[in-house]
Amino acid sequence: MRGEILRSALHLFAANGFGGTSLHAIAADAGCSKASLIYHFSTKEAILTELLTPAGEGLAALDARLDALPPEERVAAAVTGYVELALRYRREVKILFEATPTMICNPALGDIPAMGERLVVAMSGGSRDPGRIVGAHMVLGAVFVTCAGEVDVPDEVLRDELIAGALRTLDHRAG
Amino acid sequence: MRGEILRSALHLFAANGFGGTSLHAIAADAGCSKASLIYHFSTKEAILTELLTPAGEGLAALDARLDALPPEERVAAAVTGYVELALRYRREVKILFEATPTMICNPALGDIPAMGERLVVAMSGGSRDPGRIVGAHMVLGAVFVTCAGEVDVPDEVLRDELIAGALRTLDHRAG
DNA sequence: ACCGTAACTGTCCGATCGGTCAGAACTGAC
DNA sequence: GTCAGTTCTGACCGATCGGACAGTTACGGT
Repeated sequence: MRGEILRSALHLFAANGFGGTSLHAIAADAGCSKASLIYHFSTKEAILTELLTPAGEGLAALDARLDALPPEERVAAAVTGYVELALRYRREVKILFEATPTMICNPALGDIPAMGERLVVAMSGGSRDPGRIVGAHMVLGAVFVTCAGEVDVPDEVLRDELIAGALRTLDHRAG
Repeated sequence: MRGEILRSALHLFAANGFGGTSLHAIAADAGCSKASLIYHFSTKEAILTELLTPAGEGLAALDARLDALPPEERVAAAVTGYVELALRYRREVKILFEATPTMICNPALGDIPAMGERLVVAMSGGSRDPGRIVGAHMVLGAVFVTCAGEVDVPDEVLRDELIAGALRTLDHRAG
C-alpha cells in the first residue's frame, strides 16, 4: 500500500505539480482513503520528501564522486553524471521543475538546491569567468527542461546528445 | 489602480508562481480590495493573460520576422531574438517557468506554448536529426532557466554569453 | 479464544481559495 | 443641488484544501 501511494504520488506530482495534486487525488489513484495517506506519511510534504530522496542521494553520490576526481576530469564527469541522473529520475526532475520557483527554500527538498549549486560550480570548473558561470547555468537548465519535457527521441540517443550538447555549451574557445 | 494591480501581480506571480499567489495577496500588495481586482479584471486568469500579452506579442513578432528571413540566417536570428526577448521579459519568463508543467494547455497562456514549439523548429533548422532537435530543446531550456534564475552577471554580459553559449550548443560538427 | 498492535477509514474541522453582490464613495455635467 | 456613471468595498458564498481524530478491521503471538 505504501508503495502504491508513492507510485501514484510520483505519477500525479509529475503530471500536475505538487501544489496541483490534492491528497484526495492521490488517494483515489492509489485506491485508498485520504486518511490512509496521512497514516503512512504524516504530511503531504513528507510524501514529496520521500519521493525525492533517491534522486537527492544520487546527486549527493555524484557530488562526492566529483570531489575525489582530479580537477581536469571534473567538468566532463559532472556533465555525464548529471545527464544520467536527470534521465534516470525524469519524473522527479519534472516535479522539481515546477517546485523550483515556489518552494526553493522548502525543507521538503532537502539538500537538492544546494547540490544543484555545487553542480554549477563543478561544471564551470570553479571559474569566476562570467562566460563559464553562465554556461554552467545554461547546461543545468538545458538538461533540466529537456528531461522534464517529452522530446521524441530514444533514451540512449537523448543521453548521448545531451552530453555532447552540454560539453559544446561549456567549451570555451581559447579556453 | 489598474496599473498598480498589474505591477503587483507581475511581481507576486514571478516570486510565488500563479497558483501560489492569492487574489488577497495581490490586493494587499496593490493596496486595494480583492473585489476591486475582479472589477478591473473579471478573473484571476485574465490578469495572467494581460500580463503575458506583451511577451506573447514579442514572441509572435519574432516568429514573423524569422519567416521572412532566408533559411541560412534563421537559426542565428532565432537565438538572438529569443535571448533578447527572454531577457526583456525576465519576470514573465519566471511566471511561465512555473506555469509550464501545470497549465501548458491553459487558454490563459494564449499562443505562447505553440510559438515556443515553432521556435524549437527554427533553432533546429527544421531538421529531423535528433541531435539538432535535442540541441534546440536544450537552448530553449538553457535560456529559459538562466533568465528565470538570478545569475550574478550584468545584463549585457548575460545577453552575449547566452547567445554565444546557445550557438555553441547548436553547432554541429561536420554539419 | 483472547488481546495488542498495525493498517485503514468515515467524518469532521478550520483555513483559504476564487468569485458574487448590493451598496458606499467619489466624480464631473448640467 | 442633484443625478448618472464609474470606481471601489465589506460581507458573504460554495468549493476545496490539508489535516485531526475516533473508531473499525485484519492479523499474528500467546
